[in-house]
Amino acid sequence: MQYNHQEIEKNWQKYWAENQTFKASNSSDLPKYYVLDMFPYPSGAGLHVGHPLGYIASDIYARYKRHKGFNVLHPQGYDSFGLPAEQYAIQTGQHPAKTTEANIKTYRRQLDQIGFSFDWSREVRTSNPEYYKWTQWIFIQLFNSWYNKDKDKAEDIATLISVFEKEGNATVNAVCDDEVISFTAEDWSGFTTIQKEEILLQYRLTFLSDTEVNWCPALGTVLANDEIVNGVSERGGHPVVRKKMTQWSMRISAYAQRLLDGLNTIDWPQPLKDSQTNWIGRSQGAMVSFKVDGFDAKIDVFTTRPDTIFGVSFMTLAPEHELVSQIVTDEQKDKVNAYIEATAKRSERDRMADVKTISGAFTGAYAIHPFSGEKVQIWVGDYVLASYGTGAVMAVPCGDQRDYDFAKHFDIPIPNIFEGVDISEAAHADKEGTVIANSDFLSRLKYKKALKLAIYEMEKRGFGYGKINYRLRDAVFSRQRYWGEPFPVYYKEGMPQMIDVKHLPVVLPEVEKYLPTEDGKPPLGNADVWAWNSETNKVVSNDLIDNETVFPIELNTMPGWAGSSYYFNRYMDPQNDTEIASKENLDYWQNIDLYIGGSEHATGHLLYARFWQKFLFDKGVFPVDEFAKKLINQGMILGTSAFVYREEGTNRFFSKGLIEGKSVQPIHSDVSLVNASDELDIEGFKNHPLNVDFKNAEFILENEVYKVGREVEKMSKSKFNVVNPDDIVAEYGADALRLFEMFLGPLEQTKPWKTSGISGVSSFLKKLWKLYFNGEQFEVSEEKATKDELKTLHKTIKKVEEDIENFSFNTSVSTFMIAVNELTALKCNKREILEPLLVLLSPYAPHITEELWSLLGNNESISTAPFPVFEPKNLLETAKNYPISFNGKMRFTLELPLDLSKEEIEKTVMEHEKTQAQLQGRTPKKVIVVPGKIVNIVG
RNA sequence: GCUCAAGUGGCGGAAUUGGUAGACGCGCUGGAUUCAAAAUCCAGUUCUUUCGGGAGUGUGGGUUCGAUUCCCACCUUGAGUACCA
Repeated sequence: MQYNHQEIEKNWQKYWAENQTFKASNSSDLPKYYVLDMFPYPSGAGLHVGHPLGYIASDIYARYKRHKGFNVLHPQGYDSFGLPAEQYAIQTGQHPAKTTEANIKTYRRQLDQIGFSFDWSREVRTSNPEYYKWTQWIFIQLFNSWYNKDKDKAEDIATLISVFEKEGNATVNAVCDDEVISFTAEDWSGFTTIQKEEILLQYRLTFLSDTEVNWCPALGTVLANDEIVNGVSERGGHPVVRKKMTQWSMRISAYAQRLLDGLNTIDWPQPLKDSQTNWIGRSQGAMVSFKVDGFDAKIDVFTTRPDTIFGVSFMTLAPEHELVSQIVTDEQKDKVNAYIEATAKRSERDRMADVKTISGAFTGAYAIHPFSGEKVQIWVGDYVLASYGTGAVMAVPCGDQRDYDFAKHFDIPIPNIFEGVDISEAAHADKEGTVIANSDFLSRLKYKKALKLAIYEMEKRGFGYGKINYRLRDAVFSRQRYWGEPFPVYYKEGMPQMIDVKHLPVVLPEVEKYLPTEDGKPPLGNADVWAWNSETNKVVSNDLIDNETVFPIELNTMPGWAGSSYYFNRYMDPQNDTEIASKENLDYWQNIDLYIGGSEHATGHLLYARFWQKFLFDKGVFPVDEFAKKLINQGMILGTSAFVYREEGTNRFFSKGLIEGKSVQPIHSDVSLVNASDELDIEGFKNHPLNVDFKNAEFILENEVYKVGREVEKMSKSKFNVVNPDDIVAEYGADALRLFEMFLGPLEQTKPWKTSGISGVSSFLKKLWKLYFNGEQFEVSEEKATKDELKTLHKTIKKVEEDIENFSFNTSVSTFMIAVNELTALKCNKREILEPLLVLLSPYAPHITEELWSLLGNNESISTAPFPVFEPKNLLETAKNYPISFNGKMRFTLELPLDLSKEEIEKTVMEHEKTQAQLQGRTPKKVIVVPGKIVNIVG
């Protein structure tokens, strides 16, 4: 019987669906194991062969863990809110929900035919109201919480209010806005409701504030820092400008240290941890206050080098610094204003592109050095960023290159405070081993001691203190978009009010147009029914707004990362309508054991999700504070583009081997028109719908064929190198696709796709199939297996198990090939070998193994069969084929019994004729014998 | 600039508590089968060679009986990040 993958795969996919084979139970005596893929955004283009790579790896692991006796949770869903559906809606008027639904259908069909063991009963979609009800719920929890630094955790806002009522805010140690006023308990009780709410908003973990945001005029929305690449929007590459807007933000900065510390407790790739560490950007130093001469004002600066404070020869303020306008002298006013105006015009992008140009202006004002009492000039310079630290720096030109360049440029003195260091050419930034000089009480000290003493003195004298600064900014959470979660918020007297959780979800309203309104409001400004009746607790028509009982609802929506920051917890109990997930389910499943996805989410999704997990852990909702124990980044699969070469200005195409010396233009050819030997299907090319211009082209052949050129590039439609998994599955089958994707190379590595290579795994499957058949007849023998057959089986068990545990899937595919080649050579058709072999292979090739498993007479799905146990006795050897090396180079091998002693081995080897031939009469200086491994003769 | 990862045949890649470099597969060459093709099977395939061998894992050093593996310096490629005080 022929191996018919189409029939077999369809049948077993149907069987799994009908029998709910992979449905996970929420309680079991078995140990739990939770394997998860990052859920996809269902884009209109569907899947290409690069997408399933991670899913195949996680599926192999999930199936393996089932064989190993675990209760495995392996769900899948869709991150279904997002910009592409909205853009499509703007262009066509098609409701994003419809587009999304259609795309999900395609995704589901494509995923199903690859044979994943997903528990689809747990599917979630972030755009479903039943799901985003809980996104809104978490938002409300954040709103109702503040961060208590003394306890180092988030607490209910009620605990803060009760402190305010008893003692005001003097004793409160919270993460909050910078400009919080001080008040007593009496003050608090005298505040109006609105005043109280304004103050509380400065403490809440999600809060409304006027923030400078990255505004993208082309997209009509605010972008997060990680949505901007090289100064332009990640999506579309549009310019981005700074703009002040009232926005919801998340106080992720409260968790900066815990996000850093948590990295030590999780098994994530080092590069990913590094980039999170970088992103959080902890730096240790001190805050120092400089008085401004002649003003009742001071400049606070953050420095990582308080030890160099005697090297300060000027101060620099960011152009946006609020003090600038106060302290600037009349003579300098025009210059400074002109400078500020000039920098404001330059976009962030220009400023970044042009780091080399030094610019600035002197304010005419002076600061007083807190230790020496000397006057230092105050400058304005755009190399100081308003958004980092305090927006001001104490400039130490001898120790910082930027300060040095600035000082040189404007002819400001550069005092040297390092002993025996030449600073005539460049600043000296080395800390270790440098001795401080000309620095009063810090002179003659080395970095570490000077640093400590400087901070100690500042604290003693009251103008500075040791501080840790983080680069991590609070995350802007508002988006001016339609296709996202609405906020469960309405506005009363300008203050945000949370809609009670029992009335959730607040469902996205219908709109006529998906663009922002004409007066610049977000798209939800187009909705007619978008007001909250606080008596009936219903969304009602805007006409009814009276600001007494009916109020306007928030017009922004949540960002893309909202729904993806907790979905892995929701899978634990996806249909629960009363809780985000039941306590029992959360306690049982805990967190993800293995998470697989792309590294592009390093400082986005993976950071925000850790933040929400920690917050909900603080609130007692989740039982653990890290959501994924182990994470693997699968590498990207690149396409192998094909090129044809048109002679410049003609319609003649030269084969690859003939282009040298000719002036030719390479043109992408569709990769499906090229065979494994890089030969072009010329008729196919001429008749390709996109090649109408080349219909009558002339092709100059070499050796009677047209050879194309090849180049590895990112898979993309415009490069004609996209390979659709549907085509691969149709031609070679899902099992071959799965094996081949794993066989390409290490999971985490970027690697090119070349469809021609799939014939290797395809013929492997055919060979495997043949082992179970005698001609047309299915036939396995019940005879005892031979020693050689057992050896093949057991070395395969050992290797495959090790490989899966190490996520080295490419090498286990080779192992299977070797096993099948050996068993074919041995003409083995014994059940004792062939039955366990199927279980080993079934995580990789689930369909063919199910089929053969059932032909062997098994009634249950192979997915529940226990993993074969490796027995070392089958690999015991009595002899070893020793490599005999001379000066470290292997020259020949010699089969020797393993029980020989060192001396016996040496004697036998030395007497051997080949040894004598190698030595040509010389006497070796030394003979190294490592029993069981190698013999090396030196000399 | 900084941080990280990686450099092995024509190609994807294998081998690291230091011990036979190139497993497995693609491609290629030759052969069998076929009217022919596909499919299948067999043999060969790092380079070089005077057929005895010799050289060889980005480059140059080092440690070692022995280095793809460890150490130092450099080169190249890729990824992330960037005026962070």
